[in-house]
Amino acid sequence: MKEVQNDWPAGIKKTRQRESVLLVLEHAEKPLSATDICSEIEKNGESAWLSTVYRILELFVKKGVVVKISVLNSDTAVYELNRFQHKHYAVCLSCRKIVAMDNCPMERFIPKIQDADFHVLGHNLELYGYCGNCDPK
Amino acid sequence: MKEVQNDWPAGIKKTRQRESVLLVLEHAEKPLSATDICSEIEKNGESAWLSTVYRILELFVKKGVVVKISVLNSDTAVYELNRFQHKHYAVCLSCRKIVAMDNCPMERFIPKIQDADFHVLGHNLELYGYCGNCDPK
DNA sequence: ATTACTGCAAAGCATTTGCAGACTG
DNA sequence: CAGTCTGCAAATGCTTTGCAGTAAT
Repeated sequence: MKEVQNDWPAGIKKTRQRESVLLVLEHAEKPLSATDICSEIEKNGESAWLSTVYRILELFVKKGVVVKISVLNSDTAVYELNRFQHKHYAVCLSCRKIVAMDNCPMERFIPKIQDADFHVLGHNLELYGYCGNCDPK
Repeated sequence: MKEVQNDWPAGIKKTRQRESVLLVLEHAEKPLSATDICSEIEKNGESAWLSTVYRILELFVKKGVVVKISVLNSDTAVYELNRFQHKHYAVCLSCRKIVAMDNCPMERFIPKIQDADFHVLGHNLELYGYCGNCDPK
């Protein structure tokens, strides 16, 4: 079992459950829901109550360690490690897979969007369509 | 009381509750939640059960009469009449006001985003920041 | 030892569903 | 009249909260 002893995020008390959550997120290959994270923790032979996982995620988000992603037309939030890149996601309409898009087409546009009535601080762009497996064409 | 007798959307059976919902949306100056719509209906001296409003909204969305908007970090969906314009919304971080942005900076970019692994059909862009009233600067 | 964290149970909230009676065309 | 729609109640699913015991520094 891999460890997360090193590079533990500053300002966060280390507990067994928090280590479990971080470990799962470090090895996740896609954003996970709180429930997913719970299951993964159990697969690793550990345990953490769902409400605890929510509390840990909330803390991690506040500390900037984790990013919370809300997908349109889904009532389940997913989380992933904050890799400090500006990212956007594409959601497959068929299998609901979430694909990260590394480059942001908005970046150079934001200045133009500034409006007398609204001070834009950030944005969230979500694409939808079909992933390679599901594309009907 | 204003009427919605004229231009009733095709293919939708007219009922008292559906007229109430449409009337409210026609006079709304911002996107409304199902609960908001219920309250407005009551203010108009009519009534409609919340679950009925949800069913009506679902129908209207399916028929293209209404657009459903999900805002990040809010667990409440809001609805507005489909005015057949491509729109994006800016959400105020302070007062949660939703401001519509009429022009879409993405339009000419979508073709470039197409990816071998993902066939993009549409997008949803949400801006956040502060509205005129709340901007701390 | 003190303070923060977790397990657990229960509550909250938006939304959905089942069903019988009411309404529409 | 036949089929659809609505009121109502209850369920659902995600997320949050309260509290008492447990663990971390």
